[in-house]
Amino acid sequence: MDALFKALADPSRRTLLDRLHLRNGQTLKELCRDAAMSRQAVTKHLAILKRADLVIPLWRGREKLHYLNPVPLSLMAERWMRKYEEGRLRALFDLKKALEENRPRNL
Amino acid sequence: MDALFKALADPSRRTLLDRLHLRNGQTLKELCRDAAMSRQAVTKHLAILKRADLVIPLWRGREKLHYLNPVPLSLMAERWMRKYEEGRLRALFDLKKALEENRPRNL
DNA sequence: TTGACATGCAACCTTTTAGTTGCATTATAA
DNA sequence: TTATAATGCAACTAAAAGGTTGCATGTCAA
Repeated sequence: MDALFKALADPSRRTLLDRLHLRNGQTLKELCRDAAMSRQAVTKHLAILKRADLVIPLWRGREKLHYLNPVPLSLMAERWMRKYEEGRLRALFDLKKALEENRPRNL
Repeated sequence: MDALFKALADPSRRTLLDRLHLRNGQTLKELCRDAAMSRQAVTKHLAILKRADLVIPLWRGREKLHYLNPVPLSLMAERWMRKYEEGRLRALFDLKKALEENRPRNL
């Protein structure tokens, strides 16, 4: 789970995910075409996305096609975010009550 | 949105969120009690969580109570993850098809 | 078979991040 | 009003992250 959060922390990597979401199965070359950084930088980002299991590479001859794997994001939503979603109204109520009760000196 | 992903990237900060989820409105001192790091380290983490709007501090006298703000996580689920959720089956299908079509040399 | 193309690997640099220690500030309680 | 308790601020260190350049490897196509 940590690898997943770490992978999502970088905007370049989120952009790579977006590109694959627009067109799945792209090669490294294609992903580099408008990436504003060197091929090796993209390679490293893809390696981090792969470690987080967000991207699955498939070799086809001398090309490496990169496919999006949506499963980790689903698991994150289910297992991690759901917990906070359930306590959502409660948290907002706590905050509201604290604001009213003690007239704190500021935010 | 970037501040949010960055804030969630660190396990210590996710632990702090968990603690606040268990008991909302804790002081810095309380959050330090079993944090395995110095008070200043916790302070910095809380500052980053505040920048991401995940935690809202309220002064009560010389104590600073920290409250969870569930809104950013909801927005993240709605605006960011939903996009990938919609393409989920499609992505899995792309991957399956690519696996069958070309008999790639490995994963 | 050989040249070119797509990718991998490794060393290196710079910036950011996570953490520390030390001192300053503010508010409550005696 | 003054000592103490809770927190803030600043400088510093070590490690990790993001990026680069150069060279090696493997595969297709002529």
